[in-house]
Amino acid sequence: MLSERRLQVLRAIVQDYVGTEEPVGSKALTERHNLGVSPATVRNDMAALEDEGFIAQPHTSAGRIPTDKGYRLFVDKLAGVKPMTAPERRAIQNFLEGAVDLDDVVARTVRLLAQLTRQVAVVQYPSLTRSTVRHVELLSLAPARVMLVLITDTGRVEQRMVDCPAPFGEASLADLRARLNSRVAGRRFADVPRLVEDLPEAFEAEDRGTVSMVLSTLLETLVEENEERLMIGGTANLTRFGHDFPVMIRPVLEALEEQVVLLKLLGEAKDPGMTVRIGHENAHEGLNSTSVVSVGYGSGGEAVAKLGVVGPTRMDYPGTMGAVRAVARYVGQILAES
Amino acid sequence: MLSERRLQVLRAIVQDYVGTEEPVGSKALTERHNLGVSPATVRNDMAALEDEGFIAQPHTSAGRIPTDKGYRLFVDKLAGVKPMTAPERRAIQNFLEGAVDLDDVVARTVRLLAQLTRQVAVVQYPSLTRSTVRHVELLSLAPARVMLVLITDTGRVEQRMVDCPAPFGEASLADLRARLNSRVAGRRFADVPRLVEDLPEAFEAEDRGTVSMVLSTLLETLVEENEERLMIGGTANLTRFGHDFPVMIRPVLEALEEQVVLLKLLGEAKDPGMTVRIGHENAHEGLNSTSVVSVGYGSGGEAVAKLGVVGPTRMDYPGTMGAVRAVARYVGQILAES
DNA sequence: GCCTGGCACTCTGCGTGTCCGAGTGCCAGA
DNA sequence: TCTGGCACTCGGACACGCAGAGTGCCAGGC
Repeated sequence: MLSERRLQVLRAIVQDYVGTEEPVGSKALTERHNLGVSPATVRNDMAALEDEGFIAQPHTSAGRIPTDKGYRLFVDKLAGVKPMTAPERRAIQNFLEGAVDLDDVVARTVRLLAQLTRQVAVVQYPSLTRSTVRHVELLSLAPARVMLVLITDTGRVEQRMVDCPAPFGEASLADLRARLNSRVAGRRFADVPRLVEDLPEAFEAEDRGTVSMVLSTLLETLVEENEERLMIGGTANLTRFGHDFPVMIRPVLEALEEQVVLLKLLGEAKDPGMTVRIGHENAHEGLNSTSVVSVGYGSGGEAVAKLGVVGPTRMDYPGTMGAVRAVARYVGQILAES
Repeated sequence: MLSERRLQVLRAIVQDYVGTEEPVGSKALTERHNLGVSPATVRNDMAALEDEGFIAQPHTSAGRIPTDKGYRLFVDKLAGVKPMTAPERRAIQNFLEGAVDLDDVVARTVRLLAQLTRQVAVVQYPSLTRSTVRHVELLSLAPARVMLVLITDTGRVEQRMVDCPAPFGEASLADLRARLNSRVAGRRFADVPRLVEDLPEAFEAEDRGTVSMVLSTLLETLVEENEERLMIGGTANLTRFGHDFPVMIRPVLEALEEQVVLLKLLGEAKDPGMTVRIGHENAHEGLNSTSVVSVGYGSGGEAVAKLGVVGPTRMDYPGTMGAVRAVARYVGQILAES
């Protein structure tokens, strides 16, 4: 195992490199952090750290820079989460409280997160799966065409068209609407399939086909996680990526345009708490030189969606993690209130 | 006025510069385009063009590059719109026809436009103002809380909460829903205010307040152009901007994040046909080194929204204009069909 | 009057060579 | 185990020179 001092050296290297963006040498290290030892000693430690794969040098006779593995150790063992200051927290809260609807909450969250972390922010819309149904509405647009509108407790609205196998009268529609709502209003999505299972049996044979179709459309809507939307912002911060940035930035921009990739990215983080994926830990290779810090957020105690930031592996992890955590917390509060 | 040959020289300069991204000199010009005159003559013409402000040289003894004014002349007088080839048109049509709903149409359009032009694509959602109402639905969520859902002929759905001044019975709600739809279904948004004007009078005094409030919420929704959404894509194409690109790209990314800026950008183009705004012609200074090609599109003959692309002033105008026009046309068709 | 070829001039970009400094590895000694 | 010293390496900065591309201008020809 690495000695305490070597860990300190690693921490110092990460901190300096994040600050200066330049490979850090032994002399500079001893000057900026009082480690109590000489540069030569630090050099030995560095050699050990390099053997272990925590740091690397771009070329001989340059300083060292942390590897993905080095950042990983830093995040896991050496750095805490830097909490936001009280004024910052108040500012976050004020800013988010100004939101008028769900879209606005998400938009403001993205903006805020991008500004706080000076990185690219990604916020997933509150997911359907954990939410509860507020109301289901059925509209007859044509004799054999019904529009299904689902309203969730988070204020999200989803609509779907249903082409009925047979004409469906207004009376039957009203009946179905009433029965449906009495069963599912206020219930969790997960419980809905069970609750509506036997519903077609209550209708005349001629209407059952349509009822089943409406129900299956509803269930589809409920489980259709693919359709989850998200919002990103702060892409201008990519320009702070580094000097070799033209070549780095392109795959990142491309990845960010693929909602699928981003959803996967957030989805992969299984930990209900905060997750940090560093460099090559990201499955998508366009993001191999970026780190992703993500966390779940939700209106109750439970997470209904995720949010996070994407930035260069050389990022201020404690600060970023602090900001992400704080924003998630306050968004959760806002959602719970509304 | 400039002689015919000088215009030819300008055209040749624009074409070469767009192709090579490098300042173009007199000798190269005569070699690549058979102008029928010697480099020396071209030099004289170039000097004249420079006096008039159509071209400029980055530094002495470099070739010339077109100025914004030069591009303007090129677009107005020297270049046509390059039509898409038949296979390209078929591909566009096929791609757009796969769309399943309005969101998907817009998403596909953005993708397509970005790919065709290899630039940043911006597509505004079909605007409410020109559309017609398909259906208005009212849901009672609580005794004094009504949800208003507006469905347009373009498939767009808008919902609003209405807090009623007094409890509003289901019967009254159904009555209002029926009266409202019989009056406005299938009508243009612009006509709606006139059509519902006297509606409160048909109700009991105790309900009038609520009815008025529902109606005014509806009218608000109709006119609320601010809320117009848009979608952008192809930002990865910004990396093709040029060599000095790190400094150019940042303000562009920033501008693209501001929906307001983009809406203004599209809105400014008053011409119902295609509009090209070159470099400093764009009001927003972050976009001073970009050109914007935009055009209206719509389901009927009339434009309901705009779409366009943003790219470096050094862009292939004829090709870009052709692609933008073709995409707008086919999106219009798709919207008309659905 | 316009076009042309020629000439001198001016830049930029690139390749070479040199030098300096930061940083390293290693070793002997405390 | 830490430290100071020493030789070594390499990249970045700078100067220089050269080639190439481009220009402006001028005198001569059609």
